[in-house]
Amino acid sequence: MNIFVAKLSYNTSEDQVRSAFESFGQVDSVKIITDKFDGRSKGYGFVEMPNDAEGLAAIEDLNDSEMDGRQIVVKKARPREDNNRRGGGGGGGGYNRRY
DNA sequence: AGTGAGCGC
Repeated sequence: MNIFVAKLSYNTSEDQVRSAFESFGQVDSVKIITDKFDGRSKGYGFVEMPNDAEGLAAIEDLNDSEMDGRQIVVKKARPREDNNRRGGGGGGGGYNRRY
């Protein structure tokens, strides 16, 4: 389960997000996105959880919750550009496409 | 730099 976390405090680190999600289930990895030029946090990141059920539970609970004194946004992450994946859409998922 | 919509290498 790929999870997208946004509106993080610029002081928030991966370990803080890791700990928060570990409270709801096993966390595979956490990635905070930082600017490539300045190297400063962009204020959002990604969390990977091996258990989809725990991931959904974490999203429902951690979304719009408080972390490091700031409200955060937690959603399902969009799949990265995958032009190697067979078409046919099958399967699982169901991400809400804007537009 | 000192902010806050948004999707990573």
